[in-house]
Amino acid sequence: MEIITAVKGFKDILAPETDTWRHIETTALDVFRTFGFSEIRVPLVEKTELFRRGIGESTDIVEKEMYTFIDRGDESLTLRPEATASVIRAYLEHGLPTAESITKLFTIGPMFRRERPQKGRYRQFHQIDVEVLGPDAPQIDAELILMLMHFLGRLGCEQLSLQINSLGCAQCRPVFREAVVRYLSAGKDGLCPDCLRRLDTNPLRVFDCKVEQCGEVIANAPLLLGFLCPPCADHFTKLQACLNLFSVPFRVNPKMVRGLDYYTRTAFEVTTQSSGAQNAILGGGRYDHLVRDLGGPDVSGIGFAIGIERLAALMPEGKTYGAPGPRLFIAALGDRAVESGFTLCNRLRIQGIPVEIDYAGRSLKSQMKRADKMQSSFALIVGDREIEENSALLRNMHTGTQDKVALDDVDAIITILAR
RNA sequence: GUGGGUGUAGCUCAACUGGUCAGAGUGCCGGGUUGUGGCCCCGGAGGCUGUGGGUUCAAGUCCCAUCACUCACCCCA
Repeated sequence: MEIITAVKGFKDILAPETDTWRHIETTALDVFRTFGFSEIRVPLVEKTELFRRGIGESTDIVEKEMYTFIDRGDESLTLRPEATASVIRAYLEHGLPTAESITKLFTIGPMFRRERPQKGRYRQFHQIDVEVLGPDAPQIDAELILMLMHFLGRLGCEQLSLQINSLGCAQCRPVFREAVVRYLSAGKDGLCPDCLRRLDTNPLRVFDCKVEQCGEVIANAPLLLGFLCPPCADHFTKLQACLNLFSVPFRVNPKMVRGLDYYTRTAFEVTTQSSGAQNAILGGGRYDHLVRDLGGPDVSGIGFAIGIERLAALMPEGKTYGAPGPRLFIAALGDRAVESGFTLCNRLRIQGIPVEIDYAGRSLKSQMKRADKMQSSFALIVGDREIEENSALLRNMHTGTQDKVALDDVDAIITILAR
């Protein structure tokens, strides 16, 4: 009979990778708490309408990447392709806008997009999502970025590049957009087919086209920074000043445009050289109208999402985050020894000591091999001889020395193990 | 959705132009004098060479199809 395999683009994560993930998550929890964030857990499934309104009807995500299904024959539900919309939905549903003036939330979990899988890109992938709802002071943007760079530093990730840009607001962006369309339409002949399409759908995206020819056309295109209205320009300047205050290295990339429609003003991205084509490990930005568009009050928000798969791939080589081997391995010879080994083993575990034992009745030699392979600190050898006198041999696996101990004197054993 | 690459033991990979080619390393299990790990030595289990067709006297090796995995485009974390 054939085994059933996992669905395309859906991955199992086993140790030692799970250990790395756990380390990433606990570090995030620690850092984010320090910066005043609390965790929120939101459902994996939402009404489809939430994402249509939140992410934007014309985005690729909504157009062709969502896992959408009809529940009970009438309601359209969707596996979340991102977390921001869900977090804001919860924020509104629980009355948080009026309960507090600023809300700082993070959530960690799987997202689902039905794209063709490739390196660093899966149909179920995982994100650490962080959102600040309420005020729109540039200091908020700055400390959010400061926090995430600090987080990445804590993990020991190197060779990362932070890029920031301002996408303007409802006042200044349309003017810029028009200028870009005008400029690109004039230089149409030099654009690739994809960009010609973008010209209609999302002209700003022409900026990050990888085709060389398009790059030449874009080289002299008008830049958004030149079109920023005074409030937006001021916001962006202050953000940079704050980042400089903490010596956060960043590069202003006026050609960086984020994929999602809802971003306004600050947008940022952290990329890496390694990791293949999917080099963005994190992206985020401010959104001035998303909360309102989802039926809430007119408050601003800013957030970012880190791709855990992509981040995990950048973790320092050679470091392991798994549990060390057991403190003790019990090598039991014979039925009676196995019986008392079972008792002792689980007594010690309940005392909080990691202990392993082999019930298979193998030779002492193979049990010792196993103890060694598991990197156990000690081995306890119990055979008929020892059982007769209620004793056991406690062997230090590093030094090779061993002492006779009383088999039922759990305290004495613990004392030696603790050394 | 489009294009490229790859499919041989649990894992990493061999097998020249089709002809003992079904292998190695590693891992797993066991053994190397009585009940003692790491190094070393020996042995064992484990694969209808992804699947289905075709060409041929003969196919892991060539052709077609299919599935899976993978990389890239689109897009994005």
